[in-house]
Amino acid sequence: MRIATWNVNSINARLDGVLDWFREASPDVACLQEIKCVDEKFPTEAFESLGYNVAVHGQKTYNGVALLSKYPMEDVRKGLPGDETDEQARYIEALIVAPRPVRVGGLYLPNGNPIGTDKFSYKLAWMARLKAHAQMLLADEEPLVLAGDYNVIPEASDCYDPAAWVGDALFQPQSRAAFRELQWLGLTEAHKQVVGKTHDYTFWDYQAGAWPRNNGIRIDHLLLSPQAADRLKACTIHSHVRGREKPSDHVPVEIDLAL
DNA sequence: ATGGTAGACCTTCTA
Repeated sequence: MRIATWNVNSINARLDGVLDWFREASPDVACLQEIKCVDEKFPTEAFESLGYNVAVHGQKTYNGVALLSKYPMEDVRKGLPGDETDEQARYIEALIVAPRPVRVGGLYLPNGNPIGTDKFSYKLAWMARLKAHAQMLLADEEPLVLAGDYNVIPEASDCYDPAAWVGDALFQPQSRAAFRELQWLGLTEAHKQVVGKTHDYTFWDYQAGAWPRNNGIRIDHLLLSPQAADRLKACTIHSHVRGREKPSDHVPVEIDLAL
């Protein structure tokens, strides 16, 4: 079973290119982030015609996440637990009812810039809530995949120029420590299992020729419970998509789990 | 060299 994550940076501005990739790659499950629209404006029919079931947790102008699945989805949860006052649409989860069911959480973790502001505090608080939720889900001891735009550069080798990111929320020691805390719970970062791969990126800024210079960072991740990690066969970054017409600044990342 | 690009949307915010 192949599960993908992709920050599309507006689903409606990007629809043709996104559908092209879905026709080519045909993932079984996909988590989309930054759809930047309310539920009613999501192009549900376009994905249904490709054979997907659709669950959307949208928001006007900013954020917004969606889950697409060729298998039925049950137990759909919208919004990250732990703060009833949080109105930002950044989390959606469902049980994918495949022959061997997998629970998939799609997330768009707050950017957190600039540091020293309430935006950075919100990022860290959101990560603490994600940790608590992951801990609760892991207690089930079932296959679980938490996939999305984590807005965290885990290691210096996950960016082209570490020095350029030292003051950025994505590379702060606190952000990276909170990302490691998720892994200490027992979650395995899929890309790290791909032997010998460093300096692989999932995001290239639109500015300053970042893509032609390969000035990228790796911030889109898939974290797996032991029951999912045991079945991990591959983790693939679809970098070539960044070079297409009207691209997102992120590219799809896809894992393959043994059936 | 403190720029540059992109999307949503009303003028600036977020990334």
